[in-house]
Amino acid sequence: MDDELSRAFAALADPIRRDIVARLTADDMTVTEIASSYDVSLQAVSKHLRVLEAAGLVSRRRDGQQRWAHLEVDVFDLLTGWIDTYRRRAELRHQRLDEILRRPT
Amino acid sequence: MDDELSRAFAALADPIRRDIVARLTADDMTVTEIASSYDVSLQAVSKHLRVLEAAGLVSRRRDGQQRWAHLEVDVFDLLTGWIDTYRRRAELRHQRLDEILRRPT
DNA sequence: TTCGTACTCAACCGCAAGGTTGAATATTGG
DNA sequence: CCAATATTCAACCTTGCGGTTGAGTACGAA
Repeated sequence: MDDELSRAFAALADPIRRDIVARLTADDMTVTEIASSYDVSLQAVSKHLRVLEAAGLVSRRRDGQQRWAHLEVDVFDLLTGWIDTYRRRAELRHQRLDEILRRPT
Repeated sequence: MDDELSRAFAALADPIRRDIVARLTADDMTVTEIASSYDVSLQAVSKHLRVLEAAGLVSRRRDGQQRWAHLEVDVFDLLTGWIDTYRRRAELRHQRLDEILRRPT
């Protein structure tokens, strides 16, 4: 768990963090606002936000006492990029396999 | 870490498991074959394969002494499905925001 | 049946993750 | 300045993960 890709996948492996990401698609939110949705402490949510920030999924901005969390969608491209690369390779392999099987002997 | 989505994200958070998935796009492989690529014990690789199987990313078939691992690409759709849903929402939000900002006052 | 090969099971270890509570640190309002 | 609000820091606990080693199982070859 060192590279950006690992951090991104790991960040989204937690249901609460995925839900936070989902909510942030609607609007930027403060820590307290986010925490009101879950049955965990404010500090736990604060930790989740740090994990999301370290993964590049969230950026944060201070405004007075409040810290607004903002979704950064670029990391989504990193994830889908990795997935699509290997999905494509798997599909190519199957195409080649079909070719061989259909080749008249 | 209970649902399929969490298991899939968590499975891909580990670099060795991602590399195993990458190799399986080329061909089905046995445990020993896979283990030869990494500096960990055969048992550790066996565990990684169980995690990948539990996540639905890999299926396994016994053939004599050997157990072949086979990549299952459907889980990729589950992942990209989730990601694309929320990327789309985030983009829609930005479109609406742009509309408002461009609206003459 | 016996031996080697391929793999899994089981017990253990170190460490990090996700949670808690309590104290500390801004920042704003009165 | 003082008090309340918003958030983080720090210490701690429990659980799960990724790794190990050693023993057990299952199959094939001779």
